[in-house]
Amino acid sequence: MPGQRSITEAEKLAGAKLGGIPVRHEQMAVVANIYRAASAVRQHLENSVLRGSELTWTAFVVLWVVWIWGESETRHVAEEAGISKGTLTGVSRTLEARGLVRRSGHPTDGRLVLLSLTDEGEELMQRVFPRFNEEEAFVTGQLSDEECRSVAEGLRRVVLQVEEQGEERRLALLDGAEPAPRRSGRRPKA
Amino acid sequence: MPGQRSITEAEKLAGAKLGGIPVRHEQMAVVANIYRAASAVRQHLENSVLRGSELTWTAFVVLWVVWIWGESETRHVAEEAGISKGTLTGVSRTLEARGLVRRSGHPTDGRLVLLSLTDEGEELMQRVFPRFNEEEAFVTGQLSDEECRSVAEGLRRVVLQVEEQGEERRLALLDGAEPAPRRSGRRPKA
DNA sequence: TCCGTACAATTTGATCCCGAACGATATCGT
DNA sequence: ACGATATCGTTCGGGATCAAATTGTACGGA
Repeated sequence: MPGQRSITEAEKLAGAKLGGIPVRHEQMAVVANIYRAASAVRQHLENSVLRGSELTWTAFVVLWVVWIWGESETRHVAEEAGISKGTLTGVSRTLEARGLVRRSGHPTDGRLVLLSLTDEGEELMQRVFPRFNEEEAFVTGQLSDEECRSVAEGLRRVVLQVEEQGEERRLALLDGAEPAPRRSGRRPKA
Repeated sequence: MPGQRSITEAEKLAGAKLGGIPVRHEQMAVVANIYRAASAVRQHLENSVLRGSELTWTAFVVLWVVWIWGESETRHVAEEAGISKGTLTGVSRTLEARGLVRRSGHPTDGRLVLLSLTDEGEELMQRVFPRFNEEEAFVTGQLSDEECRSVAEGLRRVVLQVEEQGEERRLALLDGAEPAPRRSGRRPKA
C-alpha cells in the first residue's frame, strides 16, 4: 500500500540513510507524488475509456492536440503532446492507417507536414472526450474545485520552471563537461 | 510555449469544440498538468544528474527503493517503484550486470528473489541522491515549502482515489462487457 | 506420498519511446 | 548564383514497458 504512509516512511528512512546530509523533504515529496499520480492516472484512463477505443495514452493525447488546435505542423503537435518528433512520426502513421488523422504537405514549405483529423477522427473525439473528462473528474474526486485549481497552478509552476530555466540549469550543472551520451539509442558515427 | 497560457487557451478551445457538453475544467487542468509536470521533471532529471551516471529514470527509482528499504523481495520493489514485475526482471538484470545490485534467493522460500545493493551501488546512491534531491528542489523552486506540502497532499489524494476506487470504477464502467484486450503485448492463447 | 492449488519470478510477444543520424528543403551571406 | 548553414520530418538503434504464458516452488489435504 503506497501513498501517504509509505512515502512519509520512505522519507524518514532516507533521512536516516543520509545522516548529516540535508534532504529537501517537501520537494522530494512533490516529485515523488507527481510521478506516482501520473502513472496512476494514465493507467486508469488507459484501462477504462481508452482501451475500449483501441487508443494508447499517447495516441489520445496526439488526437486531442490536433482536435483542439486544428490542422498543425508536426513539430508543434509533438511539443504540445510532450513527445519526441520521432515518436510522433510513428504515432501519426498509425493513426493515419486507422483513418483518424490526415497528413498533408505544407503548401509553400516543402519540409513541413501538417496533421488534421478526418471526419472519423472528429467523431471519435466527440465520443471519447466526454468520457475521458468524466474519468478526469473521477480521479480528482477527492479534491474540491478550489483544490484542483490550486494543485494545477502549483504543477504549472513546476512545468514553467523546467521549461524556462531547465536548459540553463543543465548547462550550469555540466560546467563545460561533455554532455554524456544516452545509454540507449543510435550510436554516434564517429 | 506550453504551460499556463497554452493550457488555459486549450481549455477555452476545448470548451468551444464541445459546444453544449459540459466540461470539468478544473479537473481537466489537474490531469493535464500532472502529466506535463511528470514528463518535464523526468526529462530534466534524466538529462542532468542521471545521464552522468548512466541511469534511466526507472533504474534510479529501483535503486532508490532498494537503497531506502534495504534488501527486499522483488514484488515489493516493483510495487513500490510503480513498474510491473516483468519490467523489474529486466531492469534488475541490467543493474546486476553493472554491479550495482545483488540478487539472492530467499533462505527458506525458494520462490522469492531478494534484491540488495552492492557496495558499489551503495556508493553510487550516496553520490547521486544528493544531486537528485537538489534538482528536485530546483524543479519545485517556484513553490514555497508550504505550497509543496499542499501540492503533494493533493496528488496523494489522487493516487489514493485511483488505488482504492479505480478497480471498482473500471468494472462499473464496463458494466458486464468483456474487458477489451490490450492492443500490444502477448496475445491470449485461446 | 502425491496431487492440486496458490503464488513466485521469468520469458515472450507486440508495442512504445527517445534521441542521434540522416536526407530533403529552405534561407542567408557573399 | 551558389555554397554554407539551419531546420524539417523520417529512419534507426537500443532499451523500456506491459500483460499473458510459462516455469518453478510451497503447502494444503486426501
